[in-house]
Amino acid sequence: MATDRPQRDKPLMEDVARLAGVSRGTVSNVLNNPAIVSPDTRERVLRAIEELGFVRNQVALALASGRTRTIGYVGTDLANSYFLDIARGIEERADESGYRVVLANSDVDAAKQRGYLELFDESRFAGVIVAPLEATHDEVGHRHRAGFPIVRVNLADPRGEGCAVVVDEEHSGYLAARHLLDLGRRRLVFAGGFPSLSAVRSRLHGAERAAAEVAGAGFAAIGATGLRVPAGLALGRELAALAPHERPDGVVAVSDAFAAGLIQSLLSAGIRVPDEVAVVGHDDNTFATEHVLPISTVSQPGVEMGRVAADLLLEELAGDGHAHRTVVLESRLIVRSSSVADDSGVHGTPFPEPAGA
Amino acid sequence: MATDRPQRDKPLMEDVARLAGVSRGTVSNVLNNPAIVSPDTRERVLRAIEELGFVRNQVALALASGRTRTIGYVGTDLANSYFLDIARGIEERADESGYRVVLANSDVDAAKQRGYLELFDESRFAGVIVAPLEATHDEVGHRHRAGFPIVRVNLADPRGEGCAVVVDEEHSGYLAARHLLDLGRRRLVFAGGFPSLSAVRSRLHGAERAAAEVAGAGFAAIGATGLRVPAGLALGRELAALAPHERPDGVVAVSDAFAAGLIQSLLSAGIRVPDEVAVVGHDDNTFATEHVLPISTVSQPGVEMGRVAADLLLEELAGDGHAHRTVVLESRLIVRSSSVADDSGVHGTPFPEPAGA
DNA sequence: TGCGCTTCTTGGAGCGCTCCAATCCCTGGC
DNA sequence: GCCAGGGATTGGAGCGCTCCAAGAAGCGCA
Repeated sequence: MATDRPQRDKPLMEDVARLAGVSRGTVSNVLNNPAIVSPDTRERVLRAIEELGFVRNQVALALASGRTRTIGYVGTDLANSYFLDIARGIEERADESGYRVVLANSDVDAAKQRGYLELFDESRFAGVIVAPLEATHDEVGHRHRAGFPIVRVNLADPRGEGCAVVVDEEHSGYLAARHLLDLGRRRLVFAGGFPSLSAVRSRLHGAERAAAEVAGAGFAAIGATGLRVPAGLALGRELAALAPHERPDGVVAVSDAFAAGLIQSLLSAGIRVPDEVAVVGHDDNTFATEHVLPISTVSQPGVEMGRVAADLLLEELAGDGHAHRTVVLESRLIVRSSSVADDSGVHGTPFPEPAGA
Repeated sequence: MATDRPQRDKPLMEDVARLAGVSRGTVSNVLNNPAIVSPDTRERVLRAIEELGFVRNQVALALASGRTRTIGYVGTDLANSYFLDIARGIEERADESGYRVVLANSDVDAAKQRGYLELFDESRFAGVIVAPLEATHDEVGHRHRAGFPIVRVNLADPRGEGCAVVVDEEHSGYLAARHLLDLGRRRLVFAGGFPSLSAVRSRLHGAERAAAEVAGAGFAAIGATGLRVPAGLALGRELAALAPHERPDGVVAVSDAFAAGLIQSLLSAGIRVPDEVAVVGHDDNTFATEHVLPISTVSQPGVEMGRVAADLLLEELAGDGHAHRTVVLESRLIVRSSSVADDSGVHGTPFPEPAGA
């Protein structure tokens, strides 16, 4: 246990005031309401601040004014670019309104998530945006009801309370499958993921619905478990072992990582993608764009989700007539070479070069 | 601009005290020094806290006690798993000492990094761990000299002030090249990255040093620019176009992402990896483990770096005889299939399956 | 010269807690 | 029965700021 170190001695507003030859109140005005201070006084005060290296104590400010301009974001798994995109969207909007954003990574751990919510609440942050876990709905709801402004992203409250921004996952699955069907594929499979995850179930249902709309379309859910590359690699080997006419000609993969693994093992086995098997992933993360064969995908609108969530929170903070609501964002199909062969030839060679380094 | 909403009315310590029939001081003691409160009083107070849903105001606590148990971490690019690993290491240690950690993503933007440092300083966080940018050394040094406890990670202060934890990048490059040389490779190249980055230069020098140690070893730095997949893909195409005897038989790639792209395009061109060209990356991130052909790499000890940084900071906060210092961590070579063919055959098929989903 | 304005500036009260000296109360020993 | 001693509790001062009512200063005009 670390000893509690006394606060190092920083210059106070008092010191600035003395040096500038004005009162504390005037220094405060320079900082919070510069317009009402005469230009030369302002100038003198700013010089004193500079000279002393005065750093205004937010803690005292927050206590005195009962206000904080910091928003907390608790992501589920910041290693996933989707959750980091959400953070970017939040930062963008917060910035425009003069708020700051700090992040916390709950790392898919309910206890850690609770701890961060507690910290942000105790620290009297203006509000918080959280990507809840199934296990933390109660905690989140509890704090929300106690008056702490909270907006959920990615997962809405089961009871529909408060604000939330979610993606229509069923629609995502539908888009992916529909795309393959429109390309003339008729032997579809949905692959990857755990049925325990509601997002996975929704995507599956959406894909199923799309298949049901098209006469003569076959559809199956493959019992692959796993969301990531290795699971995709494994499925690819299984598919490669099948006779060509038994193989699906279109695969809706639960994630881009899964799709990346799948495509890699299909290609390695000499199966042409997309000619023989077309693949669509989900999420539009780095796996999709930086793959040998850029992957068609249904993009999770992470940045947009962050923006909308921040807007909802800021509206609530502004106070005038905010009504809680859930915003459903639609994902977007992004067609790349894993479903439609590009002009440059088969097998993804030569590779289109994304912009940048 | 959002209107400043007044603090919602939360129960105060005063309210808890009244309900429990004790004084403010006793409630404070229950929270901060439970041992000196008699068991039944303590019980009564805790019940009152529970009943009212009292959430202790950290802001007032921080102001009154002049202490904060929050540490800030400003990462350069949290999308890079290395920086997130550092965060994990910090959290682990902070947790053990009763500190909380909040994150900020400077997104390789000096202005954002400055903003977060300012926020953490103004908020009187106990201290901060920062992965500085070349452009923010002054800012960091300035705040450090003003008495704000700061530990740098990944990049030390040019003037050697304060605490820092860094990786011996030169050694990393050396390890990678040495490994290839030990495998008998004699036509080495170092590829990728921007020479403006000191880490890249160091890795290159290390590789060069290793080559110089071995008689008959050829070495060249390829002027590829870029750290990520597309740059690697591009280089792969160039190498594939060369006559076999002109091609390097060993490549030290600046990053795993670069190596992933490189390997993918070599394999697509029918060049065998590692038989014809062995590749070693850097960083040990997801690109390395989740690739078709798991990539040999020099691992950045991210978690360890976070741990050490947190230890240094906590030591400084504890106050008793802390001496600033820079800790140099050594990276570790991880041999996978991109440099040494595994038993299961050439061309990375079938693929070894990492554990987990 | 004096009055009424406007524009700036001032300094006290208070934010919700911690800290600590002072007080209270209970127990046990003589 | 009385007092010393120690544990438990109390409440005032103060953390560094904001906010605001009130005062000071400057100005134009009759």
